[in-house]
Amino acid sequence: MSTEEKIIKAAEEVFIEQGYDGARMQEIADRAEINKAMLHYYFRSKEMLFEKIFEEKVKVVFPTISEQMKSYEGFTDKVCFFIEQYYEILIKYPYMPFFVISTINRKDDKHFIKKLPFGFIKEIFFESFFSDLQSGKIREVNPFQFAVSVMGMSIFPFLTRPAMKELIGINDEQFQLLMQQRIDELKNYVKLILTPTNHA
Amino acid sequence: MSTEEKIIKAAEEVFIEQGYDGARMQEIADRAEINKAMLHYYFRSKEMLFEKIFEEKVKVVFPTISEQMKSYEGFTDKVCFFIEQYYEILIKYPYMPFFVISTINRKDDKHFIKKLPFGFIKEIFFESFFSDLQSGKIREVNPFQFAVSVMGMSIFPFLTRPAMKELIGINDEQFQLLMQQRIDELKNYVKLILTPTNHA
DNA sequence: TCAAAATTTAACCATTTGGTTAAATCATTT
DNA sequence: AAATGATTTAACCAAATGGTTAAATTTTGA
Repeated sequence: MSTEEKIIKAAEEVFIEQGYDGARMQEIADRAEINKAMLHYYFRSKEMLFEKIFEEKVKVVFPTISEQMKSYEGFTDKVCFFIEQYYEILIKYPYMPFFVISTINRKDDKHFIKKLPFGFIKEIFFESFFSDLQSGKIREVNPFQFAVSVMGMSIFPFLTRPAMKELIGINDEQFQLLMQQRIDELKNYVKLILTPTNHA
Repeated sequence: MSTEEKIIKAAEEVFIEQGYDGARMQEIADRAEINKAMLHYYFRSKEMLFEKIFEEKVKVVFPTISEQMKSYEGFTDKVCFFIEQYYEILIKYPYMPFFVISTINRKDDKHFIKKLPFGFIKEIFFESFFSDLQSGKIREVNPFQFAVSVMGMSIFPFLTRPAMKELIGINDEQFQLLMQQRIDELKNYVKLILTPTNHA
């Protein structure tokens, strides 16, 4: 493993665990088992190192989904597939939601927000929505509010993971299992919301 | 306004804006227009000052709901009422969700989690659930997953507020309006999920 | 009224922080 | 092998940080 890779791995860990303000350059150096000066040699400053990590992590997490999405025709199927695929990522990187949320909530630094690939959300949640609506395949909901809801239902438990672990007394393994079970539950909710009432 | 009140007000602002690690005692002192030594005179340390703020804020936000809740009989009505009431609070304190989430995600400090009044959630989401389920008034969903979903749908947009403001180009006022509209949308989702299918 | 207690101030302190520098070591090429 | 460039180290630095102290001022109560 090259020095640069060691730094990135250590920086990922520390930034994710401690947040930007909580992270210490010395700790990153220690975990990478290198001299602190090396951090600045490879990535001029703390800010630039963070930027690197953020960009990389976001790139990994977001756009992996939209590829196969296109093979699904109906809006409901698309959303269900999104949940399924997204949970695969979330279960693998359960700390990512908090990392992203706390970054975009950082004061005076709106430029991180602009790095989020939100095109893919539009793609998922607006593409086949209107055609399915017109053809009566789905119920008339507000597509924006619906999108926020699906993302909220999906992501929220990962933001409250420490609390859930503590309060209902579960470990990482059990949490993972709960989230696995959650997939079908959420897909069911989506179907119940979107399936039009039968006016027979 | 007493010195103590001035400190608390300033500390609230700074901790909420900057987070625990980002907050500076000097900035709190400046905003309160007092000497930095006063902070330590009134609240021995940064940690204890934070604790005070956290406790107070949590107390304000959480338990205000459950009072009137009891007057609602059915589970669906209870949940809808919860959403309505909770949004009143959220719209008033839109920064609270991130404040709480980032606190409970702080490493090595699980004791903040224990201060969250989670009894009231059980009260809301489990109380009339089973009786309504048995009498066939609601569909069979997993009550835990459902509770997490309702909270997720409700809270999530407030966690992504900076991103929403930036990405869809709205200001605080417009955000507030969107959230106001969201109430009915969410209540509708809840009804669609919980109302049993008519097997006539 | 006057002493004791509470409050406020300014100067100070030790430690930690992100960052720098210049020398040393290692690798590469000629 | 010598020179060149990349990498690594140790020592260092200025600024910022949370916290302290002792004196000064104000408030209180007997």
